[in-house]
Amino acid sequence: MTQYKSDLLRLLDERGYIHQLTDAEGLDTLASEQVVPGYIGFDATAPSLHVGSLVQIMMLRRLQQAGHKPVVLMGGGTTRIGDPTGRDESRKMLTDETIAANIASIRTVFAKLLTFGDGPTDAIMVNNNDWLGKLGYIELLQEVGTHFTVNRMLTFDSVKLRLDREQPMTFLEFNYMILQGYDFRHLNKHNAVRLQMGGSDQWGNIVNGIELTRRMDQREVFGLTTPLLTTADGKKMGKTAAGAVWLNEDALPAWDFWQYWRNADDRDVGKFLRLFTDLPLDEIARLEALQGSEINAAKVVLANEVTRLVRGEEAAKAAEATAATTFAGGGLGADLPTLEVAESEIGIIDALVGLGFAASRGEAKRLVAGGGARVDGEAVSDEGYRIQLADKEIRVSSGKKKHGVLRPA
RNA sequence: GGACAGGUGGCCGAGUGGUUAAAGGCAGCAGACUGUAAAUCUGCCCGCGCAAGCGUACGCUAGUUCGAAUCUAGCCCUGUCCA
Repeated sequence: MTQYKSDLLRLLDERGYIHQLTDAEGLDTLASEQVVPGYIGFDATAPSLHVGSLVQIMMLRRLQQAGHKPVVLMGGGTTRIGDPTGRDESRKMLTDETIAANIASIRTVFAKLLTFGDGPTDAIMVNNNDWLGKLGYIELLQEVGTHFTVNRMLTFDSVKLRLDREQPMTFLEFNYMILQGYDFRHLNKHNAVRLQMGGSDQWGNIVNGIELTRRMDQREVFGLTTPLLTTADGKKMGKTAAGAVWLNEDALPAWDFWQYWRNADDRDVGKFLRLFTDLPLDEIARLEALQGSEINAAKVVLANEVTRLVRGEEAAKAAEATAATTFAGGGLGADLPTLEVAESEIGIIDALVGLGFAASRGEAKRLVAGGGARVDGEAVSDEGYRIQLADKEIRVSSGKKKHGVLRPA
């Protein structure tokens, strides 16, 4: 690997954030000489970002750690269009109120990981609706449209994918890359932003912004992308059967968030520690080197650290404690899902559904029939089984990992 | 506007009148093995019901038929080519 002279690129490089750079030398020089404001764009399609966006958020954190200025761009305007990148289907339209509410909710996570303020290296959050919303159509076509050729736009992966798969792409979405390019140019002009970062799928969009800025203002700006993050078994980060691993507490309980990291694939532990925690590299190297079942200790550290950063110290401690009593001790942890039971007894099927371990009664029955249901550690094979509460808490499990508590009301 | 092709379960994809709640694959859940890992093997995988069974489902709506995902008509949507 190249020997970088700037703290920024050294930091990003050694922790595994760099996939592609538009001009490594130029950026390296710039970052070693001055504070570089850099931005990453985020969608506002949901009230919470998920783990898939955490690499980007952490990269902004690294930017700040290296003495530069993170700019969080919320795509309030572009969300109204829908990024076609990597998608077969057009997005549904969101109302302005929904988008505004989403942005407010997403902001809470950034507040935990970045230091916001007015200082030179304090983070700021901007919303591209502020400038894109004011842009007139003719004005846009005239100013920006002349710098894009359709010939070139058609060669972009985001467009080609749709065409190859014979999926529709609306004109609306086709314009996304233009607006995103315009964002970079705008941020450069008004906030002195010099760098855009993003996932590797954003390379085309980033390059567009760089070229647009050069053509319109003759200013040089830089782009950097992260590797596409997949888990070792080839899945996208942040997706589980139960749905996305959301960063916001109200979208996913801290316990489940902690469990996501605790259950990481062995092969991913080192990579995740580097990307998602602030632990020093030599410490990570030590943890990563653990063999066999000892690697579980590293996974606990990973889960603790990430949960602490994203959800706070308390949440991390509570989750770790719950894991210790639940898995090691066979007891009950405070974080486990709980079902209040008013009666003195409850059927196993109702208990499983009530705890959210089965989506329907039929599913719960199949679980019991398959031998996956346990009450206080004992397998229950009779779907008519009644659990007697008798004033104490009962532990109900689905499989080996999902545990819940029945509590007399 | 015209011609042609197409719209099937979370996804991909078979299925051209009954034996189809719909092959197969992926994803998922559970069991075994383990380390709350991976890989592998096994079972499950629309809803309600103990069950027989009932309900719902193959773009939408009407129809033909004892019977339709399968046939007919109209409509909606998509792609390709033509205007």
